[in-house]
Amino acid sequence: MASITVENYLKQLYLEQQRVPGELVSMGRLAAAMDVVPGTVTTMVKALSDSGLVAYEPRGGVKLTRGGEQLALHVLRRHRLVELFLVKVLGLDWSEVHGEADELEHAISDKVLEKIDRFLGRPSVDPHGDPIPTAKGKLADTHLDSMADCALHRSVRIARVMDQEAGFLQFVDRCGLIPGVNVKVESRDAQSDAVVIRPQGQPVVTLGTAAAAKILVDEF
Amino acid sequence: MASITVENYLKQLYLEQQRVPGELVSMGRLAAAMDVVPGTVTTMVKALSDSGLVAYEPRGGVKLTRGGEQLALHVLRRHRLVELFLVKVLGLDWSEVHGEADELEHAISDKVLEKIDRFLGRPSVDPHGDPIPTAKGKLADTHLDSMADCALHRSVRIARVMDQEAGFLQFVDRCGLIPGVNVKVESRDAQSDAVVIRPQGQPVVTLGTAAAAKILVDEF
DNA sequence: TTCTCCATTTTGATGATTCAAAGTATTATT
DNA sequence: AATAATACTTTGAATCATCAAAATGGAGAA
Repeated sequence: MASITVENYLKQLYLEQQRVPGELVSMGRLAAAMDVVPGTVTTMVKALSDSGLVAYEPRGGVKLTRGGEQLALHVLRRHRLVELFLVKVLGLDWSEVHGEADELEHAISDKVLEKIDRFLGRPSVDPHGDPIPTAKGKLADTHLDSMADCALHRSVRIARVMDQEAGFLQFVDRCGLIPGVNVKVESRDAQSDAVVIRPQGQPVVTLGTAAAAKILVDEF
Repeated sequence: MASITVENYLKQLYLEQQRVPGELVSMGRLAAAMDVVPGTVTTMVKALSDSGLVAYEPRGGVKLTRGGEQLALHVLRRHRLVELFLVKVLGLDWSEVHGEADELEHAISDKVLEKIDRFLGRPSVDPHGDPIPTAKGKLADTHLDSMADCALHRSVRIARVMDQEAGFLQFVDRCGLIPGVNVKVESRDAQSDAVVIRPQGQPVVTLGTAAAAKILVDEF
């Protein structure tokens, strides 16, 4: 029943909510995320509020209701299962599946989604390490450190890359810093803004703090 | 660039054109195919005509231009490759893939389509036996007889089922009259409107002429 | 407190797609 | 040829999603 546009607003609002948990999302931020002018968001958010999908505080911000969140998680589930399917089954590059999934996530029925889920063996994360919500709308929220703040000289495993931009993903790929790879953070320097990383069996890489912060790791 | 709506009009117009080759398609027929009121079609067809996708004769009818036909064939290619993919790879029933493909056909990029085509081994027909247009927009048009008018007592192979309705497809499935199966048409009677069919290794089936006409066969 | 700035909201308008219902051709019937 | 039936087109209006630009409100600066 929800239009493609509505699905996109809910998904984007969910993502923005995650970025700063506990706060309402401002119209400006949602407008930037949706790539529309702020007035459009005000109009749309009022409509979503009338449908009971979001809670809207004029001049305060907006957040998802429980119902809106469930819908957003369903969209996110479709998106992430599709991404994984495209990589695992059709052999697309992980840097290009995000855009494809943005379209397909609105066209996949529950029946097809279930088949994909089964085909992939009920996976829990997509190719970027982003967790896949369950069919019931539950999302395991595990805390992960980033390379910008994990312990030094400890063997850790790359778990998640928090950027969908093709350029960044291709760069990360070239450095071998992809989910599943074991690495050690050798050093970190506030002055030079540099983080030195040693991936197991690969050349050392130096990243800026901003880039390092986008790569999350798992202790083990 | 073409909206989902436009893609659907072009696809449907192509299909209607095939049903009665050489003639213009009337507004009424296109309206029925699109499930909208006739006035809507008049409006839309004028817009398509302005875009150069169709040739429109007021009160005469409409047909695709070469450009419109190419677009329609692209949509049809996506539709049919998706149908086959859903059956072959994800294991959906052939009676349920038509509706799924109607949504997915608008969300599949050329890149993904190419992967699917490769994955399936460059197939030439979909699960119903409908031919798949090439990436260049060519469609092999083979003439096939139907069970309502092929030779009697000759071994023929079922090649195509000309109805996408789930109920009919399930019935056909239960009778074992699916593409690839060898059958003989035993008898045909104009008075009783009955066609008796013997599928190889399966019980004899009697169909009405209208149903028999929807099943096309291949001599060999 | 008053003023200024910035985000937000409102207003008016647009394009795409649709419908209902009224008006107009064309074809068929008498 | 006049009329009836049918198909088609037109008109006016609605919905959805959007923008540009004007109006407004609230937070901090003077």
